[in-house]
Amino acid sequence: MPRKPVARDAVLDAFEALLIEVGERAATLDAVAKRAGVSKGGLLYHFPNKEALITALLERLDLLADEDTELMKAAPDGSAAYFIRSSLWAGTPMDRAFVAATRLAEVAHEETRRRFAAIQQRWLDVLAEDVGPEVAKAVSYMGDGLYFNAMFEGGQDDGNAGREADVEILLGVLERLRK
Amino acid sequence: MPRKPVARDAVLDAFEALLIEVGERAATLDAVAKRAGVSKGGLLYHFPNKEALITALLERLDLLADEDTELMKAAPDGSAAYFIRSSLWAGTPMDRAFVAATRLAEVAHEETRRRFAAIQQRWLDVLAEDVGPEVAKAVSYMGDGLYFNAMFEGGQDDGNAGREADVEILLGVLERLRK
DNA sequence: CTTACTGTACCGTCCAGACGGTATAGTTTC
DNA sequence: GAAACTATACCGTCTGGACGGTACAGTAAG
Repeated sequence: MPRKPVARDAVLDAFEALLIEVGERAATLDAVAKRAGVSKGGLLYHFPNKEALITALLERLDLLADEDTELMKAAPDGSAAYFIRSSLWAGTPMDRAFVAATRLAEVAHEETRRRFAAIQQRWLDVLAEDVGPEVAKAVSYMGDGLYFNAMFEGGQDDGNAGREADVEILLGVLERLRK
Repeated sequence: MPRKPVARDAVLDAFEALLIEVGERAATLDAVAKRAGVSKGGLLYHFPNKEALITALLERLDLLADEDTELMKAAPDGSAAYFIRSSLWAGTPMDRAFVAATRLAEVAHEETRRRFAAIQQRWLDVLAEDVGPEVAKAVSYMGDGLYFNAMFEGGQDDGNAGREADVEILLGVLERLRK
């Protein structure tokens, strides 16, 4: 067998990282190739065009979201608490894929929007089983709010110090709503 | 004095509209000029470069945010209820400026991020006076979540039908937290 | 011999910004 | 009060650079 396509994942990771750190505008093919330590020709060997790069990222997101939903369902202290905690930027593969995709949605990318809506709905369904439909909505929006803020910080960890305390506060509020 | 600069406001409005509807990427100088019914030269007469356009938009946002904060403080059913209601996309000047600026933050625009942080903090302070610091955080994140979703819909009104019901649900949850 | 690349050269398009020109309203000078 | 001038408010065109994508020749590993 020939050698393995090591570049493919490197390119996808680089694309993700650039989307998070500098936004869609600056995530050019040249920049992605450079960051991945791959030639532009090599990049285009795996992804014939930019759309293919986006598609691959969205597929990665879907996969991670599915895994995350399973973890959420199985969370010992309830899916709502898990959801709030996991909405904090922790640099997990899921966080990265999510925020990176957010950047694409901002550029009015229809397919990306559809995927987000679908993922949100799945989460909402799981949350409703835990805390009922009303509180589920509240929790869902709080989670979106946390992501909204993570988006701004561009994947830096320093903004996180205060945010962790916020998560504890939100969990406290959730407890009050459970009763 | 010579004739009035009617084009200036038209250009800013057009820039805002394009940011909301098609994102930063497509809000080019040419597109803005065309939408504003102004020549590109005329646009650049008022705003020497794109950065100047952004600066003007952020100043507009600051102004509207100040006005909004005053309204929030004076709201009869409390600032928290006002905040949740006003976080729904209603196409107000404030909504438009906010979501438009959101698009810029996605492009990793530092100044925009700073402004957002400042506005958020002001809101949070007012909310805390109404419902205390913990619930204020929860309300603040819910509002961010609503904006996060409005951002995706790109300023279309049709996504709003379901959202209005969500606001009522969130207000209900808020009532439970007030007790 | 195939797969997985590197590297370079190139093309069409788009975009920010520069620039030269024009129309018009107010201001000064006689 | 009319001509001369000035400043403002634009218009239309051009250019240089970046970006997405193509093409293709070569190389190295399995």
